[in-house]
Amino acid sequence: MAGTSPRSNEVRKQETKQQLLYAAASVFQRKGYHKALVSDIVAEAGVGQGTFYRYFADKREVFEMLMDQFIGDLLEKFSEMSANLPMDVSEYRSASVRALHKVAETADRNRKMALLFVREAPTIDHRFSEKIADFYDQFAKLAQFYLEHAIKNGFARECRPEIVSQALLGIGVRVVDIWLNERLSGITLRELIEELVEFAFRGFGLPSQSTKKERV
Amino acid sequence: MAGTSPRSNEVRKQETKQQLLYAAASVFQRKGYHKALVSDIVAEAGVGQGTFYRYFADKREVFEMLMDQFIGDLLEKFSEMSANLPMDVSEYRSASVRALHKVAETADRNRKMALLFVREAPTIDHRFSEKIADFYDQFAKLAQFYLEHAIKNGFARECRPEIVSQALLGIGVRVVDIWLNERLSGITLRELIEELVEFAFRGFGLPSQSTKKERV
Amino acid sequence: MAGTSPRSNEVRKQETKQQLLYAAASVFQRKGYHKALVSDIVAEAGVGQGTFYRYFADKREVFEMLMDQFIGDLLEKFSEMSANLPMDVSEYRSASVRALHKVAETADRNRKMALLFVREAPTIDHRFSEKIADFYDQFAKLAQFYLEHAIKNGFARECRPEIVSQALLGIGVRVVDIWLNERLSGITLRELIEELVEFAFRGFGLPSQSTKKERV
Amino acid sequence: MAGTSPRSNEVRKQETKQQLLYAAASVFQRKGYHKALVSDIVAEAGVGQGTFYRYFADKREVFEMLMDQFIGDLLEKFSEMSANLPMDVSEYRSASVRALHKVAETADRNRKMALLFVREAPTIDHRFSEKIADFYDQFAKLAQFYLEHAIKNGFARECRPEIVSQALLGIGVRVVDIWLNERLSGITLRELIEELVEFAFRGFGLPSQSTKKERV
DNA sequence: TATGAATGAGAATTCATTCAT
DNA sequence: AATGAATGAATTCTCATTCAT
Repeated sequence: MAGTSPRSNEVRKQETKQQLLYAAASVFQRKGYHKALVSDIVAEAGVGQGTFYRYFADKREVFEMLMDQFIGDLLEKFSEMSANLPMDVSEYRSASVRALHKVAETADRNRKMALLFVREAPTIDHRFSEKIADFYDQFAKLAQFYLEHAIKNGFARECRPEIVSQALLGIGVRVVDIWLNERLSGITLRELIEELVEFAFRGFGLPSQSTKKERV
Repeated sequence: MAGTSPRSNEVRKQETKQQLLYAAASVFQRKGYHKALVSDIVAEAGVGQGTFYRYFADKREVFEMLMDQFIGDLLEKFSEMSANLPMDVSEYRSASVRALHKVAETADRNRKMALLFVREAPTIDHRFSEKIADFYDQFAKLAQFYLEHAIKNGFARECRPEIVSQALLGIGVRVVDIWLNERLSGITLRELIEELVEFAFRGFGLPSQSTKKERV
Repeated sequence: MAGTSPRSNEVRKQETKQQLLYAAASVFQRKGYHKALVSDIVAEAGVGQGTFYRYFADKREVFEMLMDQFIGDLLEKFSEMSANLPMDVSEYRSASVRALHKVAETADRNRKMALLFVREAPTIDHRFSEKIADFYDQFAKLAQFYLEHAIKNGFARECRPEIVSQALLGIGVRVVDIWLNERLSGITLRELIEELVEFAFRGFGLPSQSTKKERV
Repeated sequence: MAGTSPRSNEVRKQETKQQLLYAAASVFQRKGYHKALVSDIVAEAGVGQGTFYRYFADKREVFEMLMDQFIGDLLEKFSEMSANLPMDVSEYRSASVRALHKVAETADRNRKMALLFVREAPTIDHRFSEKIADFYDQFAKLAQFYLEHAIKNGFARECRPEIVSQALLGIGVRVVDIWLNERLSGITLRELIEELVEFAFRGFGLPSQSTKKERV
């Protein structure tokens, strides 16, 4: 009857879709993927049950959209780091500290979303576990790129960057995990990061003693 | 006097329960917790639907039993390590290598079970995610214990063991992950471990250069 | 603006619910509560299995709704009797006859429902047996109220109304029972009621003879 | 091996059957017929699941045996009353009081069994509801027999005994019901029975006033 | 286009009954 | 004869998806 302009119609559709995405994110965070019901999502979005299926094929698809969006945002945030590379050891070090702070802050800001994807995605199907693995790989690649740059410029010792970068990723993942789950009480984020960067540069061995088996 | 010999009955029961546990493990590995059906499990075990419920209250319970068993076995394997502690740096180093080999082998042997628990457990309910977190904590504690021993005996530099042990755990988890998922092609387990132990002892920084902290 | 007219939707819902209630009543009457299946009810209502659960939590709840409705209707029918109380003995007598007729007619019209509730309810759970007991109590209270009125106005002899009213209720229940089960052949309802009212007023003893109590 | 004599074998069988009957009675009383499980019964009897089926075809049969036994015992108790009939009004009255006491005591002693059968039997199947109806009829017949005797001998006024006896049965049933369910607080059994016998003989009407419609 | 009532396939669970020992 | 482990038919209940309005 009331002929709404085609433009505002398009706008409204996008709004509805956004509402559904927000609602889905909220429900997934609260109940987890497997226990989340389509009826929960539409209730939270304040739209009808059928409306959901105008925008998404099923629960899986809405989860995938959220995840793609989240991963895209995250990687974008870190891609800029490749732009200006550190020029000496101390720059390298402070860049590392900054990077970890950034990861922690980002994780903190998207706390529940991060946990959601890291936890739930691998249990949905193979496609999603691949996606998460790819996501980790991208970070590993980024770390490897930095490490190679450092070695080439003499800021880091000779090592196998494809392995050490995985170790660095492992440290990063673990830190985010304990940070998000608040399992390390009495330690500030600053302390945590300082200590970890120290560890990454020096290990825990004694600096004077050579520890390389072959050398001994 | 009357009835079946109680012994053979008890044996039969244990056999049936084992069949069900094996079948459940197999189905969980194949389909994941959420898609696994009780009917899949009984079909695989070759017993009737009702038999399942003589032994387990529901799918959740059989998963929990498998998980408890698995975690118990695993921790037992590593608890013996606390018995004879390394006496010098080289012993410490080779003990680390041996430990990682052991982890990798154990993980390899129980490949799918490990993946299953680490992946699925956190998505079932709070109880399970606590269980997994505790499991990680136990390993972190073990690492911390070793590290403290090393510091006290002068094999390792002064550091905050509660943080560094988490980093070591992160490295371990990551290694197991990529090893199980075969995402690091062209590298032998031996190489991987050697490189990681080297990294843990020395970091990736240049040995001659002192680190920021000490400069300040 | 958008969507189905809310009115017609509401109407449709009420219709579906009524269909289910009718079907449930019919199935309960035919098979009894314990043998009635939800699948019987939906089959009789001509709706899908899931539809049942949109309106009722389970079989128990639909039974309770039917019972509450029935008891409510019944008590309402008799509550009006309290309005104009009889002014003399003959009015009192004819009011009693009318009341019994009303009970019998109501029971007759709702024959199977009455039997259903009186029979099945006490065997479902404590809540239902309480409900039936309360229902009886309400009728006993009504009888007691009348009896006290009669005593106060000199239409009835001095007696303990809380006991005699229970006796009257017992007579009423028994009459309904045999009437519904057609166990008293060759007797009209009119005869039955006349005789019972006569009995209630006079007992079966000889009018001239005084009773034991008064002799002593 | 140990050749027990065939006699003691027979005895043991009877003992087992009795244990099962006792257990069944106990379980039925506690949970009601419909919620009672065969597994409850065998657990309470302390015998194996299969043993139940050596003695009874199913749950229904064990219930029927208990019920037949109970009704048989009960009717036997009252059948002796037919032997010496009262010779005058006062004997008749005291016999009535004694009879009601007997009913109340018997009901009290077999409290739960009585409730069980009266409640559950009508909801099992037609056969059982017939049985309960017959049981009531037998009591009605007994009452009618007494009443006819009283009329013939001039202890009671002319009336239709087949109707009045049903009223008396109704009073009896109601009394047992409220007595068993303790819904009449502050009244002793003696008072209750005195009042009811008084009511049965005199009704609640005024003795002087004639209440018979036809007479007015 | 949006709605939400209706659907029914599918999953969990129970428990009377059987039968090998 | 007694046992109790095993059975699976039968039932309840859930929830993603459809579709008439």
